[in-house]
Amino acid sequence: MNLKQLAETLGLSQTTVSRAMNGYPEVSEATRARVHAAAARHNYRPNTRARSLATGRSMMIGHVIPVSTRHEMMNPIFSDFISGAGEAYAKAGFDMMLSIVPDDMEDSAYRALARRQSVDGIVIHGPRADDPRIALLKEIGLPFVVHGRASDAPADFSWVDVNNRRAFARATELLCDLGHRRIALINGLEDMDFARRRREGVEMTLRARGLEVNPDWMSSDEMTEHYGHASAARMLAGDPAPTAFLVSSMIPAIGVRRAVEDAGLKLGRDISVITHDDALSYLGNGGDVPIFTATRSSVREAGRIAGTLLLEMIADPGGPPLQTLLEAELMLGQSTGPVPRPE
Amino acid sequence: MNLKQLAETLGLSQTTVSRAMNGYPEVSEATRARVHAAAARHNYRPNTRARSLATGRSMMIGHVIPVSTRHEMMNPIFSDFISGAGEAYAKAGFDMMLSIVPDDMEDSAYRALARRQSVDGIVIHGPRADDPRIALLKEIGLPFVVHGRASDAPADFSWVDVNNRRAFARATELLCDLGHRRIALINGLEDMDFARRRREGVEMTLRARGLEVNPDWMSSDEMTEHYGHASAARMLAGDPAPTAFLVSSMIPAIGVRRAVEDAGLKLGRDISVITHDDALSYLGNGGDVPIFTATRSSVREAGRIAGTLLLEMIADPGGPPLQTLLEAELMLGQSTGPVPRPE
DNA sequence: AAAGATTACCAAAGCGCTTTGACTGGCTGC
DNA sequence: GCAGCCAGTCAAAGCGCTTTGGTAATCTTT
Repeated sequence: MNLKQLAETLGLSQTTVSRAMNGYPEVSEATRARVHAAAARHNYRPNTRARSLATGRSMMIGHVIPVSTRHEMMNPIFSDFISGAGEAYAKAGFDMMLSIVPDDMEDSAYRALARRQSVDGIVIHGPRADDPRIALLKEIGLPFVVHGRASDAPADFSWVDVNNRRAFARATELLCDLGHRRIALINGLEDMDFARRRREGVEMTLRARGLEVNPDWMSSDEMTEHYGHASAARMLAGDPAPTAFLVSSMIPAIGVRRAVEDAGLKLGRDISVITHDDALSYLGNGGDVPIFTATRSSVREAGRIAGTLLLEMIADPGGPPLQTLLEAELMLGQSTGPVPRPE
Repeated sequence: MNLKQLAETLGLSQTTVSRAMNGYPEVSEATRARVHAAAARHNYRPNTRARSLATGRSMMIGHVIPVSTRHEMMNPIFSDFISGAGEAYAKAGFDMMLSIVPDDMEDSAYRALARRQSVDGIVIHGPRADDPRIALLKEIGLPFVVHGRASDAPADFSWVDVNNRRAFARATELLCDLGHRRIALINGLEDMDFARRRREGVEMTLRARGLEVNPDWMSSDEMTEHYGHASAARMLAGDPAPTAFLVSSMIPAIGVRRAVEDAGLKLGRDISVITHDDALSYLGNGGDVPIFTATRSSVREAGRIAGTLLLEMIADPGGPPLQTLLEAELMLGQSTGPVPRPE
């Protein structure tokens, strides 16, 4: 059943039926009620393709997820982010399109997305510090918001990010206050913007406390459980070994925990760990006393905000860039304690 | 730049340009080359909306992810599955649309999806044993493939699934062979089809070995780390306590491991654990000797297959249902060993 | 050399919707 | 009692593409 048929059934014109469905005022309430009733009875829904061809708006948001051709790794925070953003879209009647783009052909992928006009706006995931996509999208002129920032990118743009530098500075301060002086950082890939900011937060604080930054204790890679385990194990085998770890995400933190236990040490007593916790639904680090002391910021909430900002930008195309900086909470858990043998 | 303008630029008709772009034979090679060159120069891409309105095919696959209104939990396997399916779609020029649907309004969501004709086919995630969505989709007549099965669903339909019963039967046999007689199952939600099959595999094997099924050792819930920890801790505190755990996924298995260590026991020596491993990219359970002994089946591969099957069904609408049953490998790791004090 | 077949192109219809501009009939105001 | 004004409706154009059903021009065939 399409609009034409529905109109015929009702003995009305397509115009009137369309206006009745879309809430225009120039249709009598009696007619509107009749139309709605008939639409419900015949289970009529306007064809999205036809509608968006006519209106010029696709009512769809694109999410472009870069996947490294080397690692084929999907960021586990992605599903929670999407679910937050999806909430915002659903409320506004928007759909969500997913593009998984190998990171060696992003340029053409974004251009194509814009040219084919399949989306009204896009969300950028996993920005690198010097991310070329931002300039590209500015040039293309498609509304976009970035989950994270790109410190070295030239232009002003819209983003939602956690205050990573501050969060990791605070975490480092806590460790210092507990007497730790040998502090390691198990970070994400260095070219990612969030990883760089976290390192800066750590290094800044260490220096402020008169501590040296030991390059052997700074590692950086794709955030897998295996990576967390391997680098913590390597560092713990060193002499001297760090007494505390800052970890960029729960997943590698779980690996760190395993390495600590493999070494016969106890978390929170012999070794302290602070991780960043994205509040993923399946990795709940809550309870009365969380397992890990953590800098915490809900990635689902970030998704919700990013979606909302993007919709605002689409509704008001002339507006300024919109930016939201989320502060992470520092939650005390079981994985931190005073340094065992203060020096 | 649209087709009309491109055609004018070239001094050709829209027809010819369209045919040239779409590889129809009735256009001379010289003209085709000219058209392609001009298209590249002007960065022309056909408007997807207009194209699909004209062809009647949306070139888009919908993924519908049910999210429980109570738990708001996103299944972490989802991102890897999507990435596999996305590969299949990309090769065929299809896009992917995501709908996150609260589980109390699925019916209308699927109907709307079909009515609005925004997708050519859909993938169903997280089927329950008696899942009403299958009958619904049969009725709607939209091609679909299910990730998993629905044992109690009436009709024949397309699916991709792991042989869960067999995998968990084999895992149980291994534990029995190692001398374990007190075996616990930490399962997913009981109404999920996969969870039911896994339980059946376990119970079947226990009975065949003359062992009783102890209801205190069968738990079932959303598969979070916290859940794994809590239920293992509870069971380990019992007397007698189980000597081995079968766990439905890596995430709760990590929680189980934590509970084992909290109890001062050692994995693989005091307590054996076998988990199901979906081969998620960030949870790699590989290496020379995997951490966990596991039934292993790549969910990304399942996604790839599901996507491919669905595309086949769309290309050949009259065809029979397509089904793929994947066998899980049983990989020996560090988390299993002979029962400590055989009875 | 006439007839048929083939090649290379084109005009126009149509996909299902929104939106513009026009048109009624009943109502107001003077 | 007539111009003017709404409120409510409609016909038709247009969104950008594909596809049907052509038509000329060229090439074969007999």
